[in-house]
Amino acid sequence: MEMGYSDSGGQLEQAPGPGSPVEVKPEKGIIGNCLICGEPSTGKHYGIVACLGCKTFFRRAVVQRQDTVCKLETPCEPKLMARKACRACRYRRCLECGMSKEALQPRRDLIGCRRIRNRPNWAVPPPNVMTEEVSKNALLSLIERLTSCDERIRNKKFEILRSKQEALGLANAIKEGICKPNVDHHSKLMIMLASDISNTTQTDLLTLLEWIKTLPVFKLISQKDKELLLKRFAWNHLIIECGTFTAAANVDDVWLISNGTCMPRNVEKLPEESKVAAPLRQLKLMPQELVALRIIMLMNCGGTPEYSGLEEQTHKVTLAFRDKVIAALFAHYEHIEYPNFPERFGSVILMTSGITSAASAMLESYQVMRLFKIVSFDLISQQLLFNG
Amino acid sequence: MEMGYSDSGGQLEQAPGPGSPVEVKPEKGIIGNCLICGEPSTGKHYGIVACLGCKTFFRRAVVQRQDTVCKLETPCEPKLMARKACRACRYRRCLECGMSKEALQPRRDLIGCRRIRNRPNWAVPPPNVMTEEVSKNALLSLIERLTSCDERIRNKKFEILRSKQEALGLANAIKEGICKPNVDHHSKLMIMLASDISNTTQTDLLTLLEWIKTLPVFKLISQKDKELLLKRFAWNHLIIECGTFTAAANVDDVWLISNGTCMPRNVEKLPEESKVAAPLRQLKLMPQELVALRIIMLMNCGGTPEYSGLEEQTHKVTLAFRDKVIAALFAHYEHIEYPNFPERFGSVILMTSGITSAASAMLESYQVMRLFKIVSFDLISQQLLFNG
DNA sequence: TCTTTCTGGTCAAAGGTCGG
DNA sequence: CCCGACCTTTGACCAGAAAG
Repeated sequence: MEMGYSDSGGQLEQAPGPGSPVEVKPEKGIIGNCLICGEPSTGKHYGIVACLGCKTFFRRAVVQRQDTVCKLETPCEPKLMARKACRACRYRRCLECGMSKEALQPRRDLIGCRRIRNRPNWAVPPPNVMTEEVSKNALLSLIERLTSCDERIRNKKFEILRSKQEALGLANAIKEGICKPNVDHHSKLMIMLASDISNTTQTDLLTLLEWIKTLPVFKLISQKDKELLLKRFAWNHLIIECGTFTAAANVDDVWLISNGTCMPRNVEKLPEESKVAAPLRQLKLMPQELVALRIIMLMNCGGTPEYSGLEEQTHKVTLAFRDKVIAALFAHYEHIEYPNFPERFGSVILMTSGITSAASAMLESYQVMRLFKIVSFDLISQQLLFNG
Repeated sequence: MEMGYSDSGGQLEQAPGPGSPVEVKPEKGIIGNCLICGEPSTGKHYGIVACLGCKTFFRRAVVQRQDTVCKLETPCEPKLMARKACRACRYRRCLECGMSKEALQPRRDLIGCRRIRNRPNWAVPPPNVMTEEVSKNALLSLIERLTSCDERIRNKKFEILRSKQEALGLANAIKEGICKPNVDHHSKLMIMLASDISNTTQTDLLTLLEWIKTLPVFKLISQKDKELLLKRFAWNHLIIECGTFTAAANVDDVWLISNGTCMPRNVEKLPEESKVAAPLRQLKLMPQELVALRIIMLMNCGGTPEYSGLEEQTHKVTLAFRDKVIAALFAHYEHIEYPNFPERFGSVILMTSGITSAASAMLESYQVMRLFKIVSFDLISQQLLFNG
């Protein structure tokens, strides 16, 4: 905010006009931008980098619990304008960004509430609650860790791809119709896409390899089973990546691959896989859901070891991890007080079937392109995708 | 905000009326005179010392800018009587005195602060424990009702089929190897199965029709959409029915159809659809989960009406019912204190993808049998399964 | 002990409300 | 309608407590 008149009461206070020199901020102490609303922030509050406004807002919201539900039918979108959203949604965003209620202390001026060294006695937890609290926290930090890994790697991927093209710029161009598929330059588009497809596919797969290395369970799995799981997941990975990218670009009726080019398989009919983008866009998967969905699909290896073709050990370990991630996602839902999260979770999981069928459609169309030498794939793609 | 009246409404400590004994008050809080109109002021507003009236006037003038020009030939003289001047001139005086438009903040949310007219009972009738309890019970009875309907109809189906064969008896026979498929009587088996397949398929589909009639939402859906949903679900229905039956029979390595005969598509390789039985057996779906799974798959119609091909109304209604059933299943889990039910629910939902792919495999193999006239299907099967 | 970092509290000054 | 007294909400600043 650009006020701050309060202190200046004594001084001459030269009414800060439009072009006032006062706003020359030497950014004293600014350590970054508020995760919640984007304003400059001078420090961390309740666990995350946040501005003073969001800090105070959060404290008040927790202390005097009120307005817990948004009164709009379509909840406000606090992501870009947290400070203008309604209180319920702003509070929800605080939680989503990771502010922790546990960091709130009881009233300061009550005697006996001081922390003794290293031991917050203001949260003297009964032993049973303690363990439950601990496991909740462990789950929360698990999902946070997984999410940040996933985002870090994905950002890196876009960094790599940007060296070739400005992804969003091209996406916008498409939106404005420059690249809109039509009969006239259909074949031209395909030629243009040939290199794009093999390029982004390779980048996506390398990203996949890098990502699974960050999953601790994968260290417990034999090389053979690793390959099996990877091959099983690779197409789904491509669909999820392209799907979220397409959904984020918010364009209709085209299917974007990660560098922003569009891929119409034919003119009159959109490819099957573009259908998955609509649910993705509508659900607006939060990062935690996205990573959970990916892990669930990667680790979903049927009912029994015999049928999944995996070793007993692998089977047990992956299923256990999958269950843990599901539990972690639920802990996250509860933490951010997401309303009706069972239904939400159901919708998220149900995306798997759409993704699977989109993946087979993609396999089919890529297979054709490969056989007819329209696109040539590198070694890693051959191995992971075409059973090469 | 709907609270905060307590202090003002409780004791009317302020509002000193004209005849109040404290009329000569030193006016606590008065810090000077309004620069604009000369009235006493309690603080600074928009950069200058101003009274409440000028403050609110200025905000409104900026927000809804109107009356920007004075209608008098000789402009009013707002210096001495700002409050009596026309709006244009009063606004001009505000600016001349140094009020700054930049001090205006973006609109706050209207929703969170709106009060209904006439000062509602600020003990807002809350969603208290009672209603929550009621809705829990409503959900529990919903899932119970659905479950018993489902079971009743399925029992009836077996009753019908028993008139032909003793289903479980034959299943046992298979377990003991009498009917185990091998090369020698492969063709004999197929011939035997031809009538079985068409027969049980028909029975299963009639059962399906009877079942969906028990779902109240289906009354709200147009005939066209009903057919669409049914056709979409029919194969999945067959898989679920056969799958649970096979799983219950607890035999390995065969795929049973509902009358207890086994259906090996070829000898050396088991049909794709038999893979779904293993997860079903391992999960041991409880009846509530089974019916919830069926409804979820029946009502799962993608993200948007455009993509699902359904009418807007249908789309909304089915999704709402699906969500309600999910909530009901969760209520059931909580009711029976099932441990780790989120993971359990995840596993149940994840069966959808196995069922879907088994369904396409089944479609393929039945299609072959139909084309080569190995099996002839009745009218209803033709319509629901083969787009006839 | 001194500094850093984060806590809760404060209050001037925003915005909204609803009889007049 | 507009006006403005009155109310709630906001956030920059402050002092104090833990941690280093």
